[in-house]
Amino acid sequence: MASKPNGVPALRMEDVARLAGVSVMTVSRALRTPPAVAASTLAKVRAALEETGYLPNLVASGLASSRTQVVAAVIPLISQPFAPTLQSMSDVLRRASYQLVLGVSHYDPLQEEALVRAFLSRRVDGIALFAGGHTPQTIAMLEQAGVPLVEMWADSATEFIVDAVSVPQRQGAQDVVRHLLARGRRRIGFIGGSTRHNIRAQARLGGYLDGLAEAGLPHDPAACEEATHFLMEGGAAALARLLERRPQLDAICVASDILAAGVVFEAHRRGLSVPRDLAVAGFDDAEIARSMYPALTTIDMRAEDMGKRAAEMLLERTGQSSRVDLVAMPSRMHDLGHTLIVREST
Amino acid sequence: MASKPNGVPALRMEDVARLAGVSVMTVSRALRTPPAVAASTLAKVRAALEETGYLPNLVASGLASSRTQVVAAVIPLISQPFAPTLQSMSDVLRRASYQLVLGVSHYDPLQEEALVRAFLSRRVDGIALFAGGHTPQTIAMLEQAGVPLVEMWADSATEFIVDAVSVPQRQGAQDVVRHLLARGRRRIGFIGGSTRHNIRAQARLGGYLDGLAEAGLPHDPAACEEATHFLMEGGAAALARLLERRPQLDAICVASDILAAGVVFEAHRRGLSVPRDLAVAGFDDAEIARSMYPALTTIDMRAEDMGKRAAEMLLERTGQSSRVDLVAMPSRMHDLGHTLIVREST
DNA sequence: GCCTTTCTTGTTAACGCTAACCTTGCGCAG
DNA sequence: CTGCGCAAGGTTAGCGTTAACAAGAAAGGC
Repeated sequence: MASKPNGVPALRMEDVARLAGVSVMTVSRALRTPPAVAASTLAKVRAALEETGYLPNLVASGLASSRTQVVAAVIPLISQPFAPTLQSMSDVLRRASYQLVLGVSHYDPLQEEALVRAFLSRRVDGIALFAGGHTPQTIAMLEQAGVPLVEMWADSATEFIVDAVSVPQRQGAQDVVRHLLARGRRRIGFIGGSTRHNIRAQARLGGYLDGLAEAGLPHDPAACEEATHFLMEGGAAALARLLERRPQLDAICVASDILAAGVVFEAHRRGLSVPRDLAVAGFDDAEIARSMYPALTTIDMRAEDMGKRAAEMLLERTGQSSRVDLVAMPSRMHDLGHTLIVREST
Repeated sequence: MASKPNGVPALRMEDVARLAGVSVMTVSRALRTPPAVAASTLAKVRAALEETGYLPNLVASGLASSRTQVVAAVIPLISQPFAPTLQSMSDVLRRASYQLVLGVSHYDPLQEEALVRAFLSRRVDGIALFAGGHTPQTIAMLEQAGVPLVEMWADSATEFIVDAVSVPQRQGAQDVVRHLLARGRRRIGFIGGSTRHNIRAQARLGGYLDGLAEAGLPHDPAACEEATHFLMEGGAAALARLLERRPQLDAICVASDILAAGVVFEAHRRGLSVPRDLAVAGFDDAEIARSMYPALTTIDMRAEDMGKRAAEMLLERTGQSSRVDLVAMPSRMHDLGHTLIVREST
């Protein structure tokens, strides 16, 4: 115990303090609040730190200060549209000397619950969740823990727990449909993810229906397909099923760029030209959307801003004196807007 | 302190113990080693845990036991070829009740060093790195900490620190060249990532050269390009530069599927047919390789097995009594092999 | 030159848990 | 009926840091 696996005890502050000829507390201050230490003392301590190669024990620090300097994010999937969000979150947090840790829920509310439980047990200083699909237990735990919380990737109309960063998912899908109509397409199909436990998928389907209704077009349930998973293959398979039922479709509104890429590949495989025979539009402006050929028309969901704002909102809640009454604080929804990006695929 | 932000003190084991009418230690045992507690006592404790909704404080636990039950992985990039590795690592670790945390180094040895320092400060129980490109400080810290360590994605011939999981990167690239030669291609170009700080890129370039040499073909430096970054766009731009110098190339060996996808897109954009005009082979068997059209010929690098074995090797080192002499333990290299997967793109 | 403030450092007591040891009580062999 | 062993639970003493307070030295006002 208190020793490294090979038996040599790990360095403690006490060792540094002895070498520098000061007390342990002074070393602690030199590390955390250097201005509170006299310049000459600081120099001695820094020399001792250098000489020993001391690494502070943040476990002990976390216990003593009851702040771990860790923020957790639970994402549904480790995949493209979320990477920029996480990157910008991580950057903002690191600047405030917090570390971001990740959990992947696979769109499963029970896995999310398990992850939240694990993170709360580790006493993280904040949690970012993707909006929607939380179990009652998850919400109860979060409330009991009173930890700063933010939901990301919400629809503007979503219920949220405390804070949320959103883009209007539903309106984005409607914009895509409007665009396809403006391009003269009338037989527009839809491919989305499973709407089960996924409010983003639900909102996007809703926006598609809104778009059709606005144009006075009937809703044909057989022109809608759910992909079984959020991979390109899922999109390809969904298109195959869709074309079997409705071979005359001239456009597809797809609820994710990854799926949309699969749709385009499947169309090519069948000898259909995109966009001539089939227009395809995606969602999220993931990397592949601008890189592939033909480049995908899509909706920019401000993935980076989402992570940045989410991190900032968390820091606002943690930054204050640690005795703020979270419950009394008003919930806030920060809406980031969205943009249709027209490219070659439509 | 010791209170949630809204002022209500967090539950402690003591609260549970009082409710169950037992000592704190008994609650601890009920949670960690249930067989050591009598059935009737266990029931009382579990009822109290249920009633209070107690979440153990793993920070305190970590300090007291000097085991955090956390393993860290530093990856160069949050991108496709690594996702399955991380997923399988995470699965293996979770089963042993360890949690995986992630750091992204962006192929920068200094960022890797900062991440390793942060993880060691948090006293993780093990670290997985991607092979190669470590600063001397990184290695010194790891040695001083004596923490279980494994390198992944090594080449068979790589130097490694303690344990490593590898696939023969160099031989894989050579196999690709052999395959292209067997298909009758003779003007074979190469597109890789930056070889700076990336031993995988170096090994793959080496394998390409081996393949040419074996066939008695000359090495034409102008037929090799480095992508500026590991995104599809990077591959596309690299092909554009390459074709400007060597328009007659009939095959490209690409050091990553992501880059290869960009190469294929760029070829299409220029009206070249793949594989008729240009054969393209990738590396890693990432998701896009099998999903795109044309599907990519590539090398399966056993990404999943890599994560699984890496996690197992770490657990073997941590699992033992915590006083094993790491330095005395022999280094181990576990080679997983590789397979050429021939698809439509060649 | 005395008293008050400010700056700098030290001392003490947690933080919430677990390792290691200790006590109790019961069953059972001799 | 004595004593031994073992199961079950309790007690004690940290783990390595930081919060809170205390104390001494330096600086400044009058």
